[in-house]
Amino acid sequence: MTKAELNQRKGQLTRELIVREATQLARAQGLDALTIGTVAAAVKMSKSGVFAHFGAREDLQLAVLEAATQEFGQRVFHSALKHRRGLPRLRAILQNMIGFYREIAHGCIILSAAHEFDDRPGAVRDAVVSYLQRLRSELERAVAHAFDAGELRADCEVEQVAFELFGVFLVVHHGLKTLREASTVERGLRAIDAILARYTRPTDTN
Amino acid sequence: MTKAELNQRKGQLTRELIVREATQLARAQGLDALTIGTVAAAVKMSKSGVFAHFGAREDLQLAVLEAATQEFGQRVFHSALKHRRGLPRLRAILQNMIGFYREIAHGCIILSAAHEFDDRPGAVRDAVVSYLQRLRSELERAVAHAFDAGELRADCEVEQVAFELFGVFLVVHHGLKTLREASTVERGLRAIDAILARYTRPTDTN
Amino acid sequence: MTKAELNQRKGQLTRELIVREATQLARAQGLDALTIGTVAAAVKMSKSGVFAHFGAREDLQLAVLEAATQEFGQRVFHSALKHRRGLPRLRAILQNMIGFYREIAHGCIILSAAHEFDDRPGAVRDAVVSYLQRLRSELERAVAHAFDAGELRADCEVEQVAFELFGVFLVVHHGLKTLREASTVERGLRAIDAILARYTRPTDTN
Amino acid sequence: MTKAELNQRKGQLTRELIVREATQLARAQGLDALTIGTVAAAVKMSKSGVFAHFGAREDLQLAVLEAATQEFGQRVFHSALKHRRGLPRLRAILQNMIGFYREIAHGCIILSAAHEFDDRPGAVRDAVVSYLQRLRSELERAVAHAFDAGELRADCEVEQVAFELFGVFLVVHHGLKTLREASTVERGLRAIDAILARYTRPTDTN
DNA sequence: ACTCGCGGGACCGCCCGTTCAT
DNA sequence: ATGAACGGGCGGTCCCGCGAGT
Repeated sequence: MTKAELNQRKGQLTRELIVREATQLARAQGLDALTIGTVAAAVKMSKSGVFAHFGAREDLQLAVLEAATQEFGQRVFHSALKHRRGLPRLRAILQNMIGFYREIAHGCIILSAAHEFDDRPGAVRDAVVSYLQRLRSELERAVAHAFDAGELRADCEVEQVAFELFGVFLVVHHGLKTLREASTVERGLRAIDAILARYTRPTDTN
Repeated sequence: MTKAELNQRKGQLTRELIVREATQLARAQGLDALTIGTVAAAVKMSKSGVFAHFGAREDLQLAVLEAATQEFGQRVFHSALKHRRGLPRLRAILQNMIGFYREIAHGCIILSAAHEFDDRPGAVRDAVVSYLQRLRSELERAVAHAFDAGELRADCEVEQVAFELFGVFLVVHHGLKTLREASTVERGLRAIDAILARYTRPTDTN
Repeated sequence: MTKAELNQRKGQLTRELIVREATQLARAQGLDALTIGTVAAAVKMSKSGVFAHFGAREDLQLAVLEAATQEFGQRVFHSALKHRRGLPRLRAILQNMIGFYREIAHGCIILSAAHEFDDRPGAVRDAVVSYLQRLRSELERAVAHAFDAGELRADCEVEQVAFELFGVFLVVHHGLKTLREASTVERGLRAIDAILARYTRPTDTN
Repeated sequence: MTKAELNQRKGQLTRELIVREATQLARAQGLDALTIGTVAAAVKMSKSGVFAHFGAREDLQLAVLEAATQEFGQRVFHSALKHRRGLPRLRAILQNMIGFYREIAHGCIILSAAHEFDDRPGAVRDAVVSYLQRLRSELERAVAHAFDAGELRADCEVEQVAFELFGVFLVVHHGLKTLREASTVERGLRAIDAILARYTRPTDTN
C-alpha cells in the first residue's frame, strides 16, 4: 500500500536524522555517552520515539558506528580511488586521513570506541574490531598495489608497512585530538614521507 | 602519638588498597566505569567507606590515573636507567613499553582515558594531557641523549623522531589490546628497528 | 486527538494525585520533608514515576505550595464572596480562616514554608513570599471595602488594620497547631471582635 | 584530681562553643539543618568530636533550643525587670521583643522550630511547646501585674490580652523575617498601642 | 507499522548520623 | 577528641517496556 510505504519512508528518514544527530553527540562525548534520553532531546523527540527505531541502546550505537565507518571510508579511501593505483593512491589515502582528522570537530568515533569497548565483549566491540580490521586491510591493499607495481623494495613486507602507517594514523589522531598540538599535521606528513622513503625503491624519485 | 599515627597509617593502607583494586577495574573497563559502588564492592567495603577516602568520584579517578602513570614510568622509563644513555637506553625504553603492554591484563589506563576524556574538559582531562606530555617529553629526552652522543644523524630532529616512536607506542597498544593480533609484538619491534635504522648514522652498527 | 488527549489526561490525573498526596505529607511534616522517595511511597509509584512529573524536587514543592495556596484562597476568601462587601465579608473571611485552620489536619503549609525557607533564597522562598503578600493584600482589600463603605472610622489606616488582623491569623494558627490549646478558637474570635470594635465607627452596631 | 577537673572544664567550654556556633547556623537555616557535619565544620572539629559532646543529634538541637530560649528570656523579659511592674514593664517587654526581632540576623529559632516540629512528636517538639508556653505565661504574668495594679479595665481577661499581644509577636516576626517589610516595626508599635489602649482604663493617660 | 506518554527498577554520586578503637 | 568505617537515604538519571493512539 502507498500509505504503508510512505510510513516506512518517513520512518527511514527519521532514523537517519537520529543517526546523524547521534553521530555528532558520539563524536563529542564518546560512544557510550549516547544515552537514549540525550539523543531524544537532541532530535526533539520523545525518548520512546527514539528507542522504537532501534530496539536497544546498543543498536543505536552500532548504527552510529557504522555510519561513522562509512563516512571514514568515503572520505579517506573512496575519494582516493581517483588516483592511480600504487604510491599515488597510497599517499592520497594517508593525506586524506590527516585532512579528515583535522576537519572533524572532536575525534574519530571508531578509535574512541576502540578504547571504550576494548574490554567489553559484545556486539559493539565485535563491530569495532571488524571495522578496524577492514580499515587496515584497505590500507594493506593500497600498499600491496604499490608493491605489486614494483614501487616498493622487494624485501619489504606489505603487512609491516601497513602496520607502521597505521601507527601514523594513531599518532596523528592523538596529537590532534588529545594533545591538540598544532605541529601534528606537519609531523604526520613527515612521518609518512619517512616511512615511504624507507620502503620505496632507491631508484624511485617520488 | 602512636595512636594517631597508626590510624593514619591504616587509612593510608586502605586507600592504597582501594586505588590498587580500582586500577584493575579501570584497566578492564575504562576510567569512567569507576563508580563508587563498583569499587566498593571490589574491595568489599561500604560505598561510604570508599567515598570517604576521596571525597569525590573524580578524585578517585585522578588517584587511579596517577598510580597508573607512576607504574608506567617505573616499568618503562625508570627501569631503563640502568642502560647507558643514548641508543641503548632508548631501545630499552621502547622494549620495556612493548613488554609492559604485553603483560598488563587489559590495556593502558592513560591511553584509554585519553580517548574517554579528550572532549570532556575538567581535572581528569587536564591530568591525562599532562601525563601524556610528560611521557612524550621523557621519550624526547631519551632521543636527545642519543642525538647529543652523536648516535643519530645530524640532520634529524629530535621531536620528530619521538613523534614517530610514539606512534609505535600507540599502534602496538592498539594491536595488542584492541585487535589482539599475536603478530603485534614482532611488528612493533621491527617498526622500532626501522625507525632507528633510518635515523642512526650509517656508520653505526647498533 | 483522542489518543494524545487521553494520555495527557491520565498524566494530569496522576500528577494531581501526587500533588494531593504530597500536600498531606507536607502538612504533616513540612515542605522540605517532601522527598521524592516519600511521596512515591505515599502514592505507591516508583520514584522515577513521580520524578518524571516534576523534573525536580523543587518543582514538586512549588506545585504543592500552589495547591495549598489555592485551597486556602478558595476556602477563606472565595467562599466569603457570597457576603456583602464590607464588614460582613471581612468577618466571613476571618471566620473562614479560623474554621479552615481548625479543620485541616496538621497545619498551614504556607506558614510552615515561610519559616522553613525564610532564609533559603530560591524559587520556593520567592513563591512563599509572593503568596503571602497576595494573601495579605486580599485581606487589605476586604478591609478597604469596609473603609470605603464608611463602616470604619475615618482615622484608621487600612494597612494597619490588615496587619493586626493578620496577627490574628498567625496567633490562631499557632495556638491550634503548635500549642494545641482548645481555647484558641474562642480567643481568636474575641480578638477579631476586639480589633473590629476598635476600628468601626462608634455609631455602628455590627 | 586537678587533671580530671581541668578536662571537664575544657569539655564544658568546647560544648558551649559548639552550641554558640550551632545557634548561628540554626538561626540561618532552621533547627533541622543542624547536621553534625555542618556544625563540626563550623567549629573546625571532627564530626565524632562534636558528636561525643551530645550523644545524639537531637540533644544538640535541644541544647541549641534551650540556649536560644535563654537568650530570648534574657533580652526580652529579664531586661524589662528594671521597669516598674505593670504597664511600664509590659510595654518594655513588648518593645524589647520588637527590638530583639529587629536585631537578630535571621529569625527566631523557637518560632521556626515550632513550625518545623509542630507535627513531629518527640523531645524537640515537647521542648518547643514547653518553652513557648513559658514564654506566654511570662507575658501573661506581666499583663496580670498590670491588671492587679488596676491599670487595666476590670472587665478584661488577662489571658485574652496576652493572646492578642502574642499575635503581635508573631506578626512582627513574620513581617521582619519573612516578608521583610520595613514598615513592620512601626506597625508593630502601633498595634501594641492599639491593644493596650483598648484594654487600659479610660482614665489612664499612658 | 509507527509513535508516543507513562511508569518501573536499578543505579548513580553524595551525605547523613552513628559506632568503635585509639 | 580523632579517623575509619558503616548502613541507609537523599535527589537525580538511566534504559527500557507497556498500552494506547494514528
